[in-house]
Amino acid sequence: MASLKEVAQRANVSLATASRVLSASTHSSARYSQATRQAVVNASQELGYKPNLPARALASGRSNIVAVVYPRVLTSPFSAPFVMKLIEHIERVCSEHGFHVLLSAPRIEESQPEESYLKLINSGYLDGIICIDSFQSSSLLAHTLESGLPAIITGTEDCLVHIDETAGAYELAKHVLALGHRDIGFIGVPDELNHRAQVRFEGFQRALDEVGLELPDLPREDGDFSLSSGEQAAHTLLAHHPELTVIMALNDFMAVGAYRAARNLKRLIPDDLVVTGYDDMPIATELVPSLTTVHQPIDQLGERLASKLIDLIEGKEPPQEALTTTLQVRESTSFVQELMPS
Amino acid sequence: MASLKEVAQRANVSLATASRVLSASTHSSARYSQATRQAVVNASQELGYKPNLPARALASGRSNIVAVVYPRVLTSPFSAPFVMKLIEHIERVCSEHGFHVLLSAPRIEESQPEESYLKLINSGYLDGIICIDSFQSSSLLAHTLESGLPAIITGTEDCLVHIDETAGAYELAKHVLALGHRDIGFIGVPDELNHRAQVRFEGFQRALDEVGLELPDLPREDGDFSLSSGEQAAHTLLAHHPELTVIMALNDFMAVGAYRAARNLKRLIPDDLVVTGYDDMPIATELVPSLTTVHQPIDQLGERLASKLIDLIEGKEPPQEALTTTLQVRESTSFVQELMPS
DNA sequence: AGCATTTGCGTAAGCCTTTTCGCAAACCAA
DNA sequence: TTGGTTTGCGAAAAGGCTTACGCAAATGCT
Repeated sequence: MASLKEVAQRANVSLATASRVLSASTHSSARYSQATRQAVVNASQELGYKPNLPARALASGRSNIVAVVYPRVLTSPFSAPFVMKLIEHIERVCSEHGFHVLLSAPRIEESQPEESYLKLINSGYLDGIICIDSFQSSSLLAHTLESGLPAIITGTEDCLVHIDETAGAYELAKHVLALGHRDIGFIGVPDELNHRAQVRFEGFQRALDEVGLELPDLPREDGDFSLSSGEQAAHTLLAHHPELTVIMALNDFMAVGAYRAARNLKRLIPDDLVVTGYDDMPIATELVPSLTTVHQPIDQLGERLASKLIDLIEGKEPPQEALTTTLQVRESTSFVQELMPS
Repeated sequence: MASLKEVAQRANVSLATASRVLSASTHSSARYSQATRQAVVNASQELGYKPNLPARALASGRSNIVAVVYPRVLTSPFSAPFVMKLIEHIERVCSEHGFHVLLSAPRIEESQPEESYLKLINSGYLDGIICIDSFQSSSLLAHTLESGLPAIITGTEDCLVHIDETAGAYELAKHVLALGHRDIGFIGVPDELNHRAQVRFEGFQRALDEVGLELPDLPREDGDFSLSSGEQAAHTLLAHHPELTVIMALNDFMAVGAYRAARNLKRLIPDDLVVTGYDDMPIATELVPSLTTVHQPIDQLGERLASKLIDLIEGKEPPQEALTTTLQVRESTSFVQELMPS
């Protein structure tokens, strides 16, 4: 690879000048004539010069790499579609701003992120971090913040960008209540497992308040976000509370589990049992019946996370922001089910 | 951050020795006594020393970063579950070997990968590249290989690791034929769009050979892997060829599209119409009826890609390898459909 | 004991940039 | 003209690490 030195020689300028031209540094010392500029640019193109990024990082202290981090707490297949979309948009925005994206999925050992992660965040390789963490693995956050790097977290409330999931849950529950249902069972996850669980239930409670119901009085079973756990939970719920006319699951996967349980118990959705999910995963529309759920603006979230991180890196102070969900009413809560051909 | 120099001072050794101890270089010059070793290790721990990776990369020429590249030809939501799983496993294996994973989704402009990608691969940031490309964007491959970096491609036949999709398609078609079906329609994608299309159809042809049928004689409509394109294609197929008893779609999404079309046309699956997919995406089991498809060993693929790349980086010459698919027979090709509760 | 080898470690060169500092020339105002 | 400012550029110091080279001491061999 041609080095900057060779470019400088070919253009008959000093190393410093070549650097100034090619790094397009908006710095105070970035002064050069148009003629020099052309000479350097030509030389650079003729030689096919590509800057050596490690050298640049070493000298400038900036690597143009940001890391996207999500802890490998579960093998978490459930979060995959969510995370992937997020990353897709983060990568897009970052690359548009000249940043590369490094992926890291640190394991947490004895409530400490593994050593290699600690090395990474102090390695000088990173200009910033986007931490996707709804698992309250505070140790991760603590270490990440401690590194002093610009970091942006998502997954909890008090972060620079978050999705207002409470509002989404509120609307969803309100929709169900408006249909006249009062015998509602919930499929959740242990509160301490996931922050999302708490905020969604808050939304449910808010809607229940309006009709004088209390969440703790209603039946609830917990799963772990997986389909099978949802099926299990739904079975338990319906066994103990056959009077239930609604099952609200904390995510779509568990809702699909509830579909299975319902089929098994010969309860037709939505006639005999209404089911709702959360997340609006791509196949939610393809289920039979299609699933009423809450759509999350993942694309927006990814974009905002990236652009706010870049702001942070550039020394700006981006304001806090909340994104809003949209309720998706589909067949699983409607009384007019599209008939299967008989 | 404490630098190596400080560690060396604290341990009363030279910079060189400290480096030798801490970089655990298996190099010939890596000679030191156990006593020195301890001193250095202690000093390093006391100071919380983390090596500066850009500096190391600059000096050694190795960055410990590998890139996972997939061209952004379509926004390709369809490939997301596939790619995500792949990346998950690649990241795992890489991080176990001390490599970081950088993600790059270069756009292709005028059949050239965008400039920033070319910069990246010549930047010194990368020790190797895993290129996921079933789109024949040969320009990407050409440039990637030209960089001289260890690179490993997947998506076409002649690469170090690939999935034997032909065999999978063969088994699938054989299964359908064994059920007695001869009126088969196909939902494909334009051959030139995607290499996978070709190899899968080869498998179909091989099975058809055995019963004296020719693929070109059978009806075929092309989509673009998306659900809606599959629905469209199935509609066309069934309109022109109402005698069809089977629709074989080239992937699961288009198969789900065929489900939709069937429902619309009041053809019950599998009684009135058999449908097959390919890929075995997670919800294939959850559809009603569940979808007969071909499972791809994505996990294995990810692992192999990563470990072969690392071999390559370390100067070994990993052998070529093919992974095998498994046929998943489910309700959509079975005559005993689980009944919906009525 | 004498020689050859190995072991353990330090010196210093180098990796390729960025960036501070400073100088000369060119410009400006009075 | 003179003094001050701006412009354009070069010399050289960093930045933190690896590694080739070389030397002394320890070891092995006969």
